[in-house]
Amino acid sequence: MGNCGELWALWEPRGVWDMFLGEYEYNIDQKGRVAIPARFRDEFRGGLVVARGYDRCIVVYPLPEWQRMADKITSLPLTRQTSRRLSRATFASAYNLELDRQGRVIIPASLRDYAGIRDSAVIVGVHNCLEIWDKDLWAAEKSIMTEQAAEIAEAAEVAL
Amino acid sequence: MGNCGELWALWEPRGVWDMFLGEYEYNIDQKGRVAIPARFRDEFRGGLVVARGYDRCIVVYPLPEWQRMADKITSLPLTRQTSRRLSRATFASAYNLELDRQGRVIIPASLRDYAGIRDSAVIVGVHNCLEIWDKDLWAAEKSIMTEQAAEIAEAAEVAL
DNA sequence: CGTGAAGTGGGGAATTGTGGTGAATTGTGG
DNA sequence: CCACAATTCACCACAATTCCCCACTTCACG
Repeated sequence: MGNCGELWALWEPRGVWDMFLGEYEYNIDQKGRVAIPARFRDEFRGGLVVARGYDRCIVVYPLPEWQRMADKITSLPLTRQTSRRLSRATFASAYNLELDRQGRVIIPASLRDYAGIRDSAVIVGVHNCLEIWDKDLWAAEKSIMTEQAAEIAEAAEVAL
Repeated sequence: MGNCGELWALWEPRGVWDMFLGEYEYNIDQKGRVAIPARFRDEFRGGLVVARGYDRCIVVYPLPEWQRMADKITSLPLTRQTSRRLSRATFASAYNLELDRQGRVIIPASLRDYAGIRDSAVIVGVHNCLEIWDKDLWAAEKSIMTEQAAEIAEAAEVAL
């Protein structure tokens, strides 16, 4: 999605307790429903937003987190075409959803298609949001990460 | 100490509570539980984070330590794919856990698989975190260290 | 030995994952 | 504008898993 400004800068650091962590596998039923990991459901009680991720996955934000991003994007100058395109790409692909009583959401078909998700998905915690991946695509992404994690970390000058 | 021998912790000076030192062997039961060495449990009361290590092991951090690393990573721009990958590799492999009343944690299956851990593990103190190794892999790693300690130190360009 | 702490295993209760059924809602054609 | 089919929604039910607590055994130390 090209270079879309300093969106990251507005994300306030999350505490360890409400950080999204881990990797969880779920089935998707014929209705397109997928369960959100039980330990995260409270964060999404008041609503959530799903949207296209920059990579081939679906991102899931709690409402407050999404609001912050939205505010940042709407504050960009609409005179620039890149701003307008970013705005479209962000909002047009996004859906405001709610958990059902079992803690599931219905993922819109367009997003499922984009992410290549059929009947089995992996939900991944990435600090301040969740990502939903097709099982195979996630395996591929993960193997890339495994190979390159050390180099990437070194390049980013971050030490674990 | 029975079959949970304390192998290397001979020189550990009392009163150095903020440093993890030593090498301890534990069994892992069918539920994937492993005991944290009793002397370190206080550091982990109130939570801990386990994650994939860069080598074939699991790393265990107290919350404050983990928070510091998370902050470094979230300060990177998510507009870059390498940053997103590092973020994923870090957070997706991590789990926020708590000790049960016996001082054990349940290691998620994905991490056990990654580290090749089945029914017996070695817990190693590495200054500001613990590492959990499969017994055999740890033996191999240790023999490498034993043989090449001098070269390794030199390659790391550290003067002791 | 007696006592306490640590390592290990197990069992019952609560939670979670998952599929389904009937009511409400939407869209479409007459 | 109405009727009817198709879809969506909200809730129910059950199997499987996970969680939490208790119990036993071994070892260290008086």
